[in-house]
Amino acid sequence: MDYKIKSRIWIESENNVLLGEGRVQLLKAINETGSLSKAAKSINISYKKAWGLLDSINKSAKKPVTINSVGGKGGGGAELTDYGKALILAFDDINKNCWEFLDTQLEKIESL
Amino acid sequence: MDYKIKSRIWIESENNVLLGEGRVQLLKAINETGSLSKAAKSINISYKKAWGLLDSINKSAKKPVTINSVGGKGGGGAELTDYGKALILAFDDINKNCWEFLDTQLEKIESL
DNA sequence: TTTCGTTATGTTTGTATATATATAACGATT
DNA sequence: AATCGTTATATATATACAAACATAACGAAA
Repeated sequence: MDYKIKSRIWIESENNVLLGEGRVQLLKAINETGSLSKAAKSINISYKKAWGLLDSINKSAKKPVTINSVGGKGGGGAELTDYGKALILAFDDINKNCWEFLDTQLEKIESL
Repeated sequence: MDYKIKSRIWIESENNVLLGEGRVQLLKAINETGSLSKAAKSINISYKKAWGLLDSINKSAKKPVTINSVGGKGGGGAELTDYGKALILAFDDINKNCWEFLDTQLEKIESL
């Protein structure tokens, strides 16, 4: 019965999106599966979309977020760099803080 | 060259969207023009879309946000209630505070 | 040198959303 | 009762986006 406040945050670099909730979710899945194709399956998006997102991420970031290898043992794979891992931790932290902050602001609507 | 952090916030009521940036923009235009059709034109959206948004707003809100009249002098019109005016002020206030808060958080990304 | 599963990419198909168009209903004013 | 610009609504068209499909390139290992 009460109002709820919701939000989406994202990080941009030179007008390109670096990180958003979907991109962070993809990076987490890559970290867990070790490959882009498995990560895409695990979060139910097409490989093509996942590839486009990851490509955009690495083009926008100041430092590489993943290392992708093609061919070789197991066909290749993708793994997060230390920078990539730190980014998703920082993003989650900011996002959580944002939710908490907004919850304190909601009273301004409820009390009208 | 630096990263930027952006956000969108919105208010929901029983899983229906009450207010978001687009809806607030529409309400402001209604307040300035006195009619839904003129408001739609002024923000470059179709009347149908504007009508759907306004209908959704009034169905989600606890109290009426606009009073719409049909027929009569000038054909009718739409105007904000006091509740509607208060809502857009509160929304803008929360949104601005959210931006400022997020700017303080961005350093967590920049410093990586 | 053949195999394998992956990254990388293009092309086609499908779907959801927005736009355009059309029309009815309304009621104060003339 | 005729007019007017608006709200209210349905339907058809167009557009943007996502998904599906297909295929080439890769390189370690057998």
